[in-house]
Amino acid sequence: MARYLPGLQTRDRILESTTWLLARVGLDGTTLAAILDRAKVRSGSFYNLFESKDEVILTVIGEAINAVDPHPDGEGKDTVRELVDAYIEFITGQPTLAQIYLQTAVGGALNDERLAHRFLSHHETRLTRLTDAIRREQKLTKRQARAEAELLLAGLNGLAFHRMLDPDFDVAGRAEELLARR
Amino acid sequence: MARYLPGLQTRDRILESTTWLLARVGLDGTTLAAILDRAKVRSGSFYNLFESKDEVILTVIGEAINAVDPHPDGEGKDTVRELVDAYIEFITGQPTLAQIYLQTAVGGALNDERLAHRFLSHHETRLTRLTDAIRREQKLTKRQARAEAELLLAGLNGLAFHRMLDPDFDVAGRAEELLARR
DNA sequence: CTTGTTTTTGAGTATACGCTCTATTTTGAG
DNA sequence: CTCAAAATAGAGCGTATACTCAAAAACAAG
Repeated sequence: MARYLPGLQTRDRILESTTWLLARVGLDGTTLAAILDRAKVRSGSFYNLFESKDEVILTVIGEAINAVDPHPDGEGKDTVRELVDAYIEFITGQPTLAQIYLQTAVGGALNDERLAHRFLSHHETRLTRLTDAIRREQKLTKRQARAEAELLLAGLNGLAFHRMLDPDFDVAGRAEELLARR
Repeated sequence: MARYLPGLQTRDRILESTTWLLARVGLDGTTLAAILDRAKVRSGSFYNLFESKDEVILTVIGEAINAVDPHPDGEGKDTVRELVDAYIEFITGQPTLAQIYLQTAVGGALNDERLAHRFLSHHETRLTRLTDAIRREQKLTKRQARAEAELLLAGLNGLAFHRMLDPDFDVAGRAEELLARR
């Protein structure tokens, strides 16, 4: 494992390279050779730092999944507004990771057991947080709030989806309308 | 090219096999060997019917894209309800194709120029059809109706997206709420 | 049955991929 | 400065993949 500075720097370059490739050419195009080439690293160094190519990819996707969360530690405190804003910020501010996030969800790498489980549990967490936030602001049954949360989250995901097709799409503006209709 | 019956049947088996694989194991897992195995065909026969592996895949994805449209010929006649119902029917009735559709949109095969263009133009068509339908039912400026259509479509895509994660998700029910809020 | 066409077979080819291994250089604590 | 640990280079390996091709079998019209 990396302990000296050069190793850590190399590790970073590899992660950056992989992130870039995943977003640009997809899982398929993210070959080891491409990663190495872009990171200016030879295979020997790579395998001194990572177990496998899969490990890097899963690491990057894992980061993408986590990046969706505003403040993973603070629970039971966030407002609906905060949660929504955090997600919008993620979509517009980190489009690269957002794309990987969506790709993963839609089947890109859900064949990987570990990742699939991680993704689903993350999704569930997000849903319950949103549900709780809604209940704190409105008097609704748990069931109603949950339905509300699902609808809102679906709307947001749809906006992110639309942005994939049209980079100029006004996600924030549409999200505002989405919130206004609740 | 296929001219006798056996050839046509083989062609169908290959398309079915590819469709199944794309939905189950994704683009990555849809190898030629897997296609051949499932279709009970040897490589020679395959290349007697198709130019390449890519051709089959693009054919299948193309079918998925077309399948989203309710009645591609009838233009300027459909109602918002019809368009929405058709899409919901597509999502719930043909989940296999729906998944491929979403995968394609989110980047699965958008590296392919032809397919990317086809997908975008299809998306645009769908959006303007929905926009027109809205204007026929409500007095809105073109701009407003377009925004309305984008929001509605995003919502529907979000529901489809959610269904990928949770197969039991009540798409139709939530879509109803979506429509009720307009 | 004959004959030209279509379909099928499956061994074989080229290539790209992930990964290993050994030798060499670099690093930094004592 | 010394030296063990860490980092790097890069040739090379095994495998999986998409695809080819020549020959054989199945097909259908006359």
